[in-house]
Amino acid sequence: MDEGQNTTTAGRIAEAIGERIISGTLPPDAPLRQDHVAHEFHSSHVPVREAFRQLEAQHLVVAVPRRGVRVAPLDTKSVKEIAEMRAALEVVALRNAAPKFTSAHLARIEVALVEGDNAETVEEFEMANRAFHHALVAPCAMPRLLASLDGLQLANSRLVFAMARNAGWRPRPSQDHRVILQALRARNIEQACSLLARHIQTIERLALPAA
Amino acid sequence: MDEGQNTTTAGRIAEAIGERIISGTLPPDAPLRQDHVAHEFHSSHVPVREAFRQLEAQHLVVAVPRRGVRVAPLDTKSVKEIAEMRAALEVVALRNAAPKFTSAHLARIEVALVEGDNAETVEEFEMANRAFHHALVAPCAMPRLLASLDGLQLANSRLVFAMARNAGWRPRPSQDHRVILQALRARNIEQACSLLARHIQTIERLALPAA
DNA sequence: CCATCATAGATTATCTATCATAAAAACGGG
DNA sequence: CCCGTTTTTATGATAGATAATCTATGATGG
Repeated sequence: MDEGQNTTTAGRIAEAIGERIISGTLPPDAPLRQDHVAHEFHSSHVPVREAFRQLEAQHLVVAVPRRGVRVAPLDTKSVKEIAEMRAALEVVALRNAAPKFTSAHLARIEVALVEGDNAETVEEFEMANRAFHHALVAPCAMPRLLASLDGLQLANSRLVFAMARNAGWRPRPSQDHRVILQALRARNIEQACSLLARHIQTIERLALPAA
Repeated sequence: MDEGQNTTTAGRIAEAIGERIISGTLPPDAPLRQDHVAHEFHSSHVPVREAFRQLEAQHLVVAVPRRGVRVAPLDTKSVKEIAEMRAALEVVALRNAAPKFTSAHLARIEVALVEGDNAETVEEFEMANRAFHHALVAPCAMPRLLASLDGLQLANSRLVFAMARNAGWRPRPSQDHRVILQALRARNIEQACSLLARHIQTIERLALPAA
């Protein structure tokens, strides 16, 4: 699930800070001072700066020259944006992945599905959700597309955690995932694609109930 | 057109190296040694490392830990991948941008169109092509989507320049662009979107003639 | 004799530590 | 409320240390 980029200290720092941003431990707009981070991770400021660049590329922080970086803001407009991008790209990925599906792939999708149904906490649910969507698209073997989707998934998780903190969260079975899997088992790729697109846009509507 | 990130040394280095990669001055798989780059830009290795991270995020170089970075390879599979991603995302962007079009926007699109028709070199044509597509999507006001499209445009330019070097290039008027503009003037957004998607996939077919 | 493996040296990425500079923020009179 | 000073902090330079990789040479075994 993780890329194992933790071989270098910069990667390790980026991973740790990124996790804090996604989980909400670091709130939006919080400033990140490089000397403080360097001291915390027992390193110098050079790898910290590299980690900041990585996080900037993931849109998890925003950097303004000569003023350092701060946690990226979390506004409702980006919810819609991320949902639309995810819907468009995941459909492309699924269309390319579905013809390659083996029964092992479908089994892995189902595992993620039931893990999501059995989730007790938001964290467990989000992990299973990420696994489900990842299993859907991974066989497409398009590295750049998968990297983009990874970044969008991360941003989406951040939104989910923020909403859960604000509005509470209770486990609910994801019927959407189940019907997508059914369509895939029936080899009805186009139906699965349109179900997937609608599913992703549904998450957006869940985030902005009154809009 | 450029974001003016050249306020910092790392940004300046990343911009310069990126331009060389896109233009083909730096061939695929060429190694980039940080001390060499630092010496060339009269800087230390610290901003060079940051620049490498930026280029890595743009998929212009690939970094392997403890072995430095090299120019990203250029294979035919990524041509298809980039075209599919661009087609999907530009359609989303255009669908959000088109309702906001003013006559000034349409005029800017037409300027880029005729500049493409009058282009004498690949470089001129590519610059006009980028301007055309950018003008199409910019009014959507979705920063993350626009950043993604910028990166895909860059990768696409790199492919265009590589093909031009291999197979020659001669100016040709882009009828595709004209009919897209016509559909937009007629406020037929859905037609413009499907024309745009087909246009982008056409570029892919142009890159892989026999496939 | 050739192939495979091992070891030594050179190269280079990575990181630390310290310092210098400059820009922005904070503060404090007028 | 504005202007200058101080403090903080990002940015970058430099020197050096460590470790991983690459290269090349030599040894061992078939």
